[in-house]
Amino acid sequence: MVIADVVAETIASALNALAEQGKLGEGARAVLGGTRNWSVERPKRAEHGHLMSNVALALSKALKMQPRALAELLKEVLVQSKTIESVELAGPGFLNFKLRPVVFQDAVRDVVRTGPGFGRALSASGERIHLEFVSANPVGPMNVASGRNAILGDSIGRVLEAAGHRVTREYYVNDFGNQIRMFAESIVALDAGGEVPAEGYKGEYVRELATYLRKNDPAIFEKGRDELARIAITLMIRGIQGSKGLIGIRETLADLGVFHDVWFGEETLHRSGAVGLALAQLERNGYLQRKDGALFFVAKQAKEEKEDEKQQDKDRVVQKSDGSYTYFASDIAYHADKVARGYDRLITVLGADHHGYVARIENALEALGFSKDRYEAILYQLVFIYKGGELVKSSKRAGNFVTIEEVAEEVDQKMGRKGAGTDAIRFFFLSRSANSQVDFDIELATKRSLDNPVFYVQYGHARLTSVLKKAADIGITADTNASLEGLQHPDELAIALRLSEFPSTIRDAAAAREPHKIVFYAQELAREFQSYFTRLKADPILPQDSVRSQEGWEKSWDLDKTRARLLWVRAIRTVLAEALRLLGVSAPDRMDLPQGEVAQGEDVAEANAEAKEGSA
RNA sequence: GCGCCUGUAGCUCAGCUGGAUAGAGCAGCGGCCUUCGAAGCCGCGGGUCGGGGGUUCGAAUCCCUCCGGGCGCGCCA
Repeated sequence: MVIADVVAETIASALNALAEQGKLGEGARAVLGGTRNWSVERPKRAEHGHLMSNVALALSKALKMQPRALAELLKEVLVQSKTIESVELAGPGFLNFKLRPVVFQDAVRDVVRTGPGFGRALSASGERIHLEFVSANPVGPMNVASGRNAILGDSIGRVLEAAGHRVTREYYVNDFGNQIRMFAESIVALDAGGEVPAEGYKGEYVRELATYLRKNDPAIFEKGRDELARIAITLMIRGIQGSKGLIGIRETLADLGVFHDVWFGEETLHRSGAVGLALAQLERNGYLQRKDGALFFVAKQAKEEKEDEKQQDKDRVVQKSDGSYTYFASDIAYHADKVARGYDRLITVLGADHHGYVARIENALEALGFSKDRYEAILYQLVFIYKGGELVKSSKRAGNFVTIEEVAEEVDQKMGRKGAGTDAIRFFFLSRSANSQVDFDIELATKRSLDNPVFYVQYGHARLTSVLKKAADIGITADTNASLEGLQHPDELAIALRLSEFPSTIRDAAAAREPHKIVFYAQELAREFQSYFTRLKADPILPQDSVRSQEGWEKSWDLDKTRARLLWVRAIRTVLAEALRLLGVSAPDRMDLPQGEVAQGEDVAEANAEAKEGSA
């Protein structure tokens, strides 16, 4: 059981006991029966104890008691608890707790016994969630901004699953309409040796695509634009074998550790007649109106609020006067399809520049009979790309954007490890809340990659692993039943408390759809361990070689304490690895120094040697 | 003009479902490697939480207002 919950339950039963004795006044029963409005948390300041509660402050009004008087009553009952060592009354009525080591020891055992599943809610205990993310137009390689969408969506999916939800990840492919037609036109123009039209796509990859098609499927140029577009989009998603510039969106996403369960093509909605059907349904329910030869969607709300200027959304065209459908028509059909699939909740990850789209979709969903309360748009602020401090205008049409794989590859090379780029980008993007705008300097991201905090957290994991490996090497093992009484050091207990906060961290991150809470947790945990580890070198977990070389060292060495600490290390490693997994960042067992970088230790040694030479 | 996001240390950002003396990383300064990994650790300096009002035992957090930044408001995609 989680430590804070242990204390909360102890408080709850203390309250009940006091109520039994009539010490809390008349209406105490009803007050305590209501929803809990108080909490047990880690205090900001360590000298306030392991945990604190605002229970007396929160209940004082309802119980018509002075906060400190109530706190005093509670304290008297609570000090009798087996888990609580001492209670202090502080400030306006806070209760500060010091807990007995056994509470922390039990928490560590809980982690070790549960393993990687620690912190996860029972699977399928939550909602059935449809998560749409990326959905970038497949008319170019993925840029850094779409990368944010991919990484954010993916990690939200991971966190939601850890919190017990069932998640379907989906990519909506815009493979229909004007943009696609323009893409085909651009390919045709380049194939014919001409110029790309003004509104066309100018990137180098378009030329490569044209060359590839001419070489491998020349007949496609005779089959009409739609057929050509279809093939081109397919190639953009699947990639061209052996090509460096066109590895395919699917591959790019996979390299980022991002996967989708469903790739949903817009074109299929038109081909199957779903668009017409969805519009017919809206027409029956009175949501459509013909005006000036075009068909408009009229949200009920807007209609009822008459000429109110603050209406949610204006009327939207679904079918233009020339008979063709707008993208909004596809969107309606797409969401009708989602609704029909029976999800509890629909979540879409969108760039903040698309937020105008949200009200539209909400209105459409209401019109389709799906409550907009069960629809969520996660809006993330834009990514601005800089190169050496200068803003890079990023546009697919102009073909001057920075692709996500360019950046990843550059970091990989710098670090001498495939995957280092993905780790760095994911960690960097996820360490800011979606509401925070991201300035991404490609030069800085690669040049100063050593400063990236991801390596700090990974290093912590590598060190933890290293301790366990060393223990195995010298033949010291600890099974999950070994005594944990050797865990007594305040830092060890503090970290145990941190571990037991992991489940609620996952819950909070999932509820808020905010993976950055996991990032901060991982950093916090890594920091606490690294600090402990470096500071307690004089009191190592394992007997050093110099100790073990002495005859009969086992007699003077406290092996039980070592075993307890090994289990504790295992617990930390388990949680840290799981936190990184939720972020989609690898948890390496060892960190190799990047090429060309010398270990700081050698650096210092060299400097010392030079200094000596200088003085000699 | 209307709507959404945002303003917290020199820089980048947490904290925003109200809690005690507002935090982290980076940058700066000063220390720490014979022993489990120094990509590490310890310490120091650094703040009108954009301004002003209000709500209450208590406000960075909630409400109002003003100022600054980003984005959006097409028979575009």
